[in-house]
Amino acid sequence: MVYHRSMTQAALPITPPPSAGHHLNVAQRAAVEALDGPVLVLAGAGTGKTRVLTARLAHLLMTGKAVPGQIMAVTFTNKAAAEIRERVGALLGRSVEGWFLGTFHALAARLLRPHAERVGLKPNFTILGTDDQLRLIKQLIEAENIDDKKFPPRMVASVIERWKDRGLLPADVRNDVSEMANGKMPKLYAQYQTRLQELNACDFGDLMLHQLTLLRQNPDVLEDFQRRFRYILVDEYQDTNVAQYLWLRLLAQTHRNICCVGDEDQSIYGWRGAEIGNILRFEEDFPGAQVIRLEENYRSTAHILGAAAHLIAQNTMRLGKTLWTSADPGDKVHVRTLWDGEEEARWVADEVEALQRRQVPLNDVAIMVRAGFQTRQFEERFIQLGIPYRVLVGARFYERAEIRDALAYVRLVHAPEDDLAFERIVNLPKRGVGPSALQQLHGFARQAGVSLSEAATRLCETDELKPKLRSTLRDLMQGFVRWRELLNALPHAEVAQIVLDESGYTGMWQADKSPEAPGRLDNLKELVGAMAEFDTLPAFLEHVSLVLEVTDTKSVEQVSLMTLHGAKGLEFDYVFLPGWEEEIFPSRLSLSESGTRGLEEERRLAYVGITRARRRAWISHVANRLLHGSWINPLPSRFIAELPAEHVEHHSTIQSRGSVASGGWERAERQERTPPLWQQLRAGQPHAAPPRLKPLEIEGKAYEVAAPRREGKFNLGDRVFHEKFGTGTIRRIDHDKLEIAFDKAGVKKVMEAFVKAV
DNA sequence: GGTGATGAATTTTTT
DNA sequence: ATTCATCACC
Repeated sequence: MVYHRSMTQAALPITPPPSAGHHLNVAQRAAVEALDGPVLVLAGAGTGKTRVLTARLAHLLMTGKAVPGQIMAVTFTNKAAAEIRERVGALLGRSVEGWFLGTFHALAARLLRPHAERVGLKPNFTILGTDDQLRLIKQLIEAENIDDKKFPPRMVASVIERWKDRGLLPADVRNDVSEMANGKMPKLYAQYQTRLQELNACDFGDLMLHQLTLLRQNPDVLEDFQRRFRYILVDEYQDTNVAQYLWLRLLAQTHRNICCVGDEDQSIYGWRGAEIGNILRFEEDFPGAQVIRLEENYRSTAHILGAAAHLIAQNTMRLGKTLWTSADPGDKVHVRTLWDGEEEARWVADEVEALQRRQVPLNDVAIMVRAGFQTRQFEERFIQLGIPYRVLVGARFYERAEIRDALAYVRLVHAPEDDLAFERIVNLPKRGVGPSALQQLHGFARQAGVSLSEAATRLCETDELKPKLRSTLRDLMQGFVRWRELLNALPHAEVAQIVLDESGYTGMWQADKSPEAPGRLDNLKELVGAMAEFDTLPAFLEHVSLVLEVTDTKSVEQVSLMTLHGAKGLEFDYVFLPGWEEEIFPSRLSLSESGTRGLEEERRLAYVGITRARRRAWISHVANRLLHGSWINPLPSRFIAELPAEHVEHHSTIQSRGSVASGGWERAERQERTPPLWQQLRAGQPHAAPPRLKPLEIEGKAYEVAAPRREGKFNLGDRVFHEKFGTGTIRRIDHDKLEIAFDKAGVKKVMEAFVKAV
């Protein structure tokens, strides 16, 4: 890399960056060298964002513009932070210490601890995971006598989370008179915050929220932070929420050296509070900002890029970039129409095998779906054919029950006053400490103003408890006392193992005969192993609350299956994008959102999907989809129609199904006076949401809302044959869609083209 | 207060 | 299909 030559410490070894082989282009160089003042780097997909980001940090350090302690670099995931750490280290030939590189949450926690008292917490506050959070909320809901069926904890939690995302404190939402939970949401929120404070705990959202409170109410701290962070770098800026944006703005006010890197076209987390407006408004928020566009793409072929660019150009909420490449045009994006999901899975698997025969490593192949449930049919097919695969983003390690349980034990050893941990494990394994016993403990604890542990210990010294319960609790509490002492004598990982064994928790899983049990025991081992890698127990606990443990990355050759969300930031030579059908992708829920916001986010998702592909992308949709147990005839996704003809190649396997055909799909198309909607869409004409004509039920008999406009080949009551469902009788006709009562398969909706008269 | 029938809803996920 | 809530009924 060019600027290595300007390095002053010539003695440092120069390690080439991972993607060495070309120099920084003009825009990249500008982004690296524009150190002062606000800078927005609009980094299109595959334009070398991480290269720029790391080069910029290295440049900052090498030019002596800042010492590590003056640099803040914020990311969203630990993975991104780790990659930056590693690559900057490689550029400099040494690892950087003492800078503020990490996720929003990790940095917020780190900067909050020393000042925790100012927001009503002790410096050793715990960071709650989702399950603790939900348990807490559930308790509050019950206490409020709100029907937790109508207002499940999950829903309440998400309302509170969205408020926190927007930087709103309970006082700010007091007057929120939405009908949610009988208007009790603001009250619940306030109570939740109070409980957290009592527990000396905070949730993820609080980390940002407390930062805002801290900085707003303590000018001395604000000034300290503002002065300290001479250079601020933000990754994935399009994903920031309002609270994060406000925090950054506060921090950047003195030096105004803030560089935000992002891509509005890849903003796909609006549903969890990300505010695309942040990136769109950057120039207003930071007057005099430089905007640098990275538009040269080094990842994909020209056809892939052309398809993606044309698609995303149809969004209105964007600043606009035009990706280009000097690479070969490559293959056009393939769009394929298939009969049903099964055939789609077969076809994908066949293509994968074809790639395999061409010596393509399976690690270079990925299948990206809109929603998790869509991976199943591909998994089934891969299993059948023995194609190795992995599903990215399963249940995350740290969220698994056994891990949370074990952590609760460890937390309770570490901090006896951790009531949430106490509740979780007091009857796990079953010890006969049921709800009534717990209630008794709660009552005493509240009255005496002590923790549940303390309450249990004290109650055991009285005759308040039933003898059996008393001896159980006494044993347990004495166990914790002993384990705590052990902590002084043994490494914490060993203590943890002892705790799990002696408490009977390990035994519980050993006795469990279910097929998952061995895996859970393995996970526990892994957890203890992970603990050993930390110097102190608190350090480990902070780690598990903020860092997800990704225990995969086996180097085995496998096809990757993932959701489009999970695919962001990844790239593969060959990418399959199945299930491009209306109501599935774009998803029904996003379509039901008012305005174009939801739809544009879906379109960005489509854009993300296509731009993951380096060499080739396949998009597919089916004519018949088994969704939630019934067959539907989805229309092709509108995004297919939005692809530019010159970069796309359409195929349909349907007409090739000779036996079905007898003219089949092809003839149905020819005969249509007006082409089917999906054909119109494909032609790129303006379109409205596809009208779905629903037959009216009048006195139990079906009538057409819109009279059949053409004489179809069939009439009501005709007997027909369908290759998949067998023979049946036509019950209803809606244009070219028939509802048929099959003799064996029940009532199904099918396309006219796929049945023939008996 | 339990039981069974009926109807409605079913994404995306890091910290 | 499956889950989950609601409602009528016992």
